[in-house]
Amino acid sequence: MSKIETPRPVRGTQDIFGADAEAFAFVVETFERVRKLYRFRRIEMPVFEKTEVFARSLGETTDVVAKEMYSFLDRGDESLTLRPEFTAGIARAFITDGWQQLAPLKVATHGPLFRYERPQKGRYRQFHQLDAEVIGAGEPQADVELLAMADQLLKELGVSDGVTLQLNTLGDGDSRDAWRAALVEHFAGVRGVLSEDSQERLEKNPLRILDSKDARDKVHVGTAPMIDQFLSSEAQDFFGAVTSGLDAAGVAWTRNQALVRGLDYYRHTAFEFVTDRLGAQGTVLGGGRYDGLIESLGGAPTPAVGWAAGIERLAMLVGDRPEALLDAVVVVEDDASLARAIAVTQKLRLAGWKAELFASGAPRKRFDKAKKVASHTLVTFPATEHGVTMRVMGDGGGTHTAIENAVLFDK
RNA sequence: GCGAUCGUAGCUCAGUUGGUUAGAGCGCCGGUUUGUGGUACCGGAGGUCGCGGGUUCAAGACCCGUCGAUCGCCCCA
Repeated sequence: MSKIETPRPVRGTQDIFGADAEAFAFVVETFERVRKLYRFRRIEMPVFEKTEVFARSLGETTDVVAKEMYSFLDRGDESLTLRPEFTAGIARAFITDGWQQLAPLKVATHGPLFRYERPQKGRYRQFHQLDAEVIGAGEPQADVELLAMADQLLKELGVSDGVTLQLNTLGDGDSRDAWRAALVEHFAGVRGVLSEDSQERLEKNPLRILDSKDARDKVHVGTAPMIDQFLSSEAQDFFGAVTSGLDAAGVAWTRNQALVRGLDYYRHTAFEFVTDRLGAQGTVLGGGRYDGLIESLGGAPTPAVGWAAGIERLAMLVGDRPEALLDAVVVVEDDASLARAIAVTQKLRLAGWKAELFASGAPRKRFDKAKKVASHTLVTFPATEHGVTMRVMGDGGGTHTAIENAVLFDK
């Protein structure tokens, strides 16, 4: 017989189990609870879309589109792509499903996303995000509410210590274009002394030079023109309304004039919740306003704001979460008691208690195995001079008493 | 795409300047223990040391290649 080669997992995918899986679930459950407090309505979205949905909305020259998409031809020779982010698909649905009539619409979802990247700490090829969007709302109040929800989420996850909200504005389209031109002029003047990466960025994405980590660039970032010089008065008013709204809501923030977003569709508000506890991947939640996106997909001009948060990154900040303490462990050491044990276990579960039955493997080992499981009570069927009886051991607490009454006295 | 570090049992790891038959804990299997609990006891199975080549009397250890993982750059959640 030839040896069977076990297929290896795909690079950048993860099999999540135990404490990690509990932390992951805690993040999702907390998000589901908090989004309801703000009446963000749950949506379910397809995991793949026609490639143009992403190619057109993210910007052809962005890394995500240029080299990170999982695209393939289906049997009808149509180019499809596993979603690298949520926003573009939601914008498409807003147009194709007639959600305009529901505007302003607050929606939330979560699930897997796919990017062909080199995996490292807090970064995977299949990763998972929480996502929240407000579509059809042009007022700064929408930005404020969205950020307030993000802030509350992080607090309820218990990870807000050491996480700061960095806030910037990219202005409206005209402001952004003027700023961009000024930046190109500024950096082109010192082109020769910039890092190789930044010389490239000068062509592709000059805004990105602002948050370069290279010392050669940082010197010239300090003297670069800032967005504030180019903001129209409307854009200034808008940003002012966002910041004063955040202050009113009690959401702490700091201005980061170098904060830009990687994707083309962002306008006005841009923000990131950042931590220094995750190595190179400091951004835990990021987003901003994308007023031009829906129009670029062929819809009516529609203002919108949104954010996404990495579930894995949040789960790492949350840390280990213990698996739930059981209410009862039922152990059968003599198979003659098996039917009785099944009945008792099922009765406990139907009554809403978390219970596990140990009735397999070597009978003599079962008790020790069952003992090791964290539980309020342990139910056994020892043989006595009165025949086989049922015994409930426990921690003496309320659950113990209640289970004892239910199981022994049928109360 | 680029760089650094690391690959020893199912898992976490030890293994000295290269030197007999490669170890531990946990887990698994068998036996003892019939226990009002969160490490009881004894025994056993399980490894072509990631893979391929090279150096050497001798390689888990050194060299080259390759695959994989981790962390970083780019980019991003």
